[in-house]
Amino acid sequence: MVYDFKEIEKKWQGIWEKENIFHVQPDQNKKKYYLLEMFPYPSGKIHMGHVRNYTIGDVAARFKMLQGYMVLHPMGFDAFGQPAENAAIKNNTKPDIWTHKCIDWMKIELKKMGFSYDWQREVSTCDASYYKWNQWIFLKMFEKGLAYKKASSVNWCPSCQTTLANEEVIEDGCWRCHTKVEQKELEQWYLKITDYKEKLLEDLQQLNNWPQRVLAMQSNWIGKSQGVQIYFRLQGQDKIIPVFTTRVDTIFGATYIVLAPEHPLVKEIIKGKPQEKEVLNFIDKVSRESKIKRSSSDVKKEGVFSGCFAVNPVNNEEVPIWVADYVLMEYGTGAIMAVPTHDQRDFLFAKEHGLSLRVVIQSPVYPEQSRGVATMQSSDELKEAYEGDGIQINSAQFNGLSNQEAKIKIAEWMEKTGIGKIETHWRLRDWLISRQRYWGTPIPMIYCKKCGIVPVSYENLPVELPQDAPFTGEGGSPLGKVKEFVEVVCPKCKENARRETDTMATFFDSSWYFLRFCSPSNQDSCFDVQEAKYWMPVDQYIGGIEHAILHLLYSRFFTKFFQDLGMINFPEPFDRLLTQGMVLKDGEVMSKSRGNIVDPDSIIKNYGADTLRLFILFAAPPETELEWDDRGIEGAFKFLNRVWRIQENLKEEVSPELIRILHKTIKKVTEDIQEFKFNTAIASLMELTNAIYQHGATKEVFNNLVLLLSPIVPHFCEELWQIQGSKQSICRAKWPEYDPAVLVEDKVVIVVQVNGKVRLKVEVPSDISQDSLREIILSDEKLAVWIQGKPIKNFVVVPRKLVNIVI
RNA sequence: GCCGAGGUGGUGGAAUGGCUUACACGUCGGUCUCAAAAACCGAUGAGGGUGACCUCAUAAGGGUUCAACUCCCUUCCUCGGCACCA
Repeated sequence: MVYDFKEIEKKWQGIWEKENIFHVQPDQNKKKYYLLEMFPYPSGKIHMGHVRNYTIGDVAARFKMLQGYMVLHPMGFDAFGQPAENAAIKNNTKPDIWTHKCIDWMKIELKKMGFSYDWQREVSTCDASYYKWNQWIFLKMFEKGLAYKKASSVNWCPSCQTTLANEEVIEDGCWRCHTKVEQKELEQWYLKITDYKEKLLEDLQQLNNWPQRVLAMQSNWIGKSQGVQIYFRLQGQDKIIPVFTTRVDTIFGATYIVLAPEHPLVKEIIKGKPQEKEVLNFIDKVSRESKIKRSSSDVKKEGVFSGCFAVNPVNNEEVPIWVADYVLMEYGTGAIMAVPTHDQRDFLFAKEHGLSLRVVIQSPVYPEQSRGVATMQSSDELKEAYEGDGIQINSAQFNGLSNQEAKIKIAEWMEKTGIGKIETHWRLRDWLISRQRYWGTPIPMIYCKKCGIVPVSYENLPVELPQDAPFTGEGGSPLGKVKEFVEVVCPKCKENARRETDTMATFFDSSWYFLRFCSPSNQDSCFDVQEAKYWMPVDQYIGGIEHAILHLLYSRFFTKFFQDLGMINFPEPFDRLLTQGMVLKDGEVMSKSRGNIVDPDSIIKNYGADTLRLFILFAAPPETELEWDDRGIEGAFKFLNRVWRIQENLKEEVSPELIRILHKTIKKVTEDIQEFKFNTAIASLMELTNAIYQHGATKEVFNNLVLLLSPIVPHFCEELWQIQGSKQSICRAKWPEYDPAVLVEDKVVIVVQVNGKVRLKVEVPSDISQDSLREIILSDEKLAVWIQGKPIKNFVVVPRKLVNIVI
């Protein structure tokens, strides 16, 4: 006999919805818990990734609910974006209609999983009531100088026909379609995220409950590097060539400098020199090489002498200027000082072209300990550059200092004497948010011939998307073709003007939705300050690792901006972060192109949502990858049926042993769910079930098992809860507590080791004294074989656990 | 190259200084049945022994410790981020 999951799941989903059981309002007398899962793009169907993400969150939310917290657990849709436009063209419909249909389908699927969302708080970013506030935030940023328009070379995806942010370019390709990204000269809107770079980096330190790898990725992305800009003078001329270095301690070993082929000074300084032609040929050659080829590290560095010299400002030495492909215009100043003794790239280049070397840092260790890197006085002995720490030599007044110390001293000295400047370089660039698409938030700006760029006034928001834009899929933004949208009067001079036709990147929408959930239908502000004060920050955020940089960085930026506006009083939006692993099939990520997708819907049909939830939590810990296994589903289903059958054989009396196991299970499950160790929580519930089969259970024990299982398989447990006579939803029950007194056992098994090897197990009273324990053990006949009368050197006792006899 | 995560049975995975392999899958055996399925009970790291048992095993090697999957050092491998970043 199999329990009727179809009926049961339908029934309870109906009751939850009818009784509005997951709706919450702030209650100052109760502790709050804001649990958020990354909201989905409404593709219309949920996939296993969603199932995993949302099941993890749902268990945590239901658990906290049973513990008596006010749990905010909202859901919404990240509904703007390109797929809707593509679908509109393909199916001859409108993005608006198509998206809303997808949202409806998706909601049905989410509800079938039994997730405990407060659907009254649902938001969709494509609704004007939401994106109005995108526009409001944008105008605020414009007001504060954080939104600006600038012409520059931007990343352009020729397939998507739109610009991309730096964060959206992955290995030279578009993050969405992988098409090779081109560079295009365009005037675009940017957000000055770089104004927050220090805080964005620094505050990573307070995110103690974020995974290390996410912190590392964010830190890498922001990319702070501290160093000194040093001014080399061009020999015989008034020109200055600034170079950037993080190793200013090696400045006395700089024996040449190198300019990137694209460096604007190159063509200037070679004019009339005998080397001019050769250098121009070289520049031309490099320019035709692809960026990828040029940046691959195994390609030999190439370069030519420019015929010019520069003066090293620390010792007035003349050094030759080279032009080489291993220096990039995009980083630093596009020029470097080369120190072949202490930089491997410079070393290889210098050896290749016969340039001179000078050691300025001496390894402090003995040669045999330094893995073949000799303590070097002479540069001739060097087989490779020494990039480690050591003592300064050949460095004038800095000789004898450790290089770390010298780094600071030299930098300070340079700044004082004006030959250099302490500088910090950042990898992070401003965020390009203009997109040449229709299905996004219109950027609320107006171009007037007279007044220039004029913001739409706040009271005229939202600037709504016109319903009937033409979709051809080519040639610029569809909004540009809608006359009624484009033509507008200038808010300042009332003359004819044009609207901005670009829309915002969708990452803008998702950078603050967690705040909107606090007061989703607020009409006066993007969020109610008091409500946000109660609910925020998000206590637990759950989502995919693919958002480790983009979404999380942008959200942190927005939060800091709102803090500066005085609307909130915390710097970080997400207290704890969990990045769940991917769902694999046959060792590969489930994807349409691989054709290895398992549709959650078919599993729900055949086994029910509870079985799917149980399997996906049991198969692996949340952070690791999960290998899909049809047999595992079968096993999860078997377990539920096994629990179901317990109710047929309930007893009046129960053994003390089972009571002890029950309390142990309560302890373990409570601790494990707290730490998101669902797989071991389920394992211990299985052990309890096995014990019930052995000992038999009373109604009370069974009810506890059901309660402990209820966050994981809620429909199943609601039904059993009701069958056992409860009148209220199990969601309104109280999470069980264990009694520490029950856990105390009067007898314990002590493992006895001889020289660290297990030789014996003895059962003794748990409060036995060490002396009598020793007596019992040493009088054991079996143990005598191992001790063989040898003298006992040590007798280690771990109370209630283990004894180790050292002979 | 730098940074981060990891490497445990046939498989997914437990154990974060104290009995390695919890729980589950798979496999094998038993009960029930005319039979099968389901269900229930049991066995299951490798090697050796008739047997009680013994030896070995947590990527490899070394160290610390009475005791190491766990801590330290060296090396290898897998995954992820950044990168001719000066």
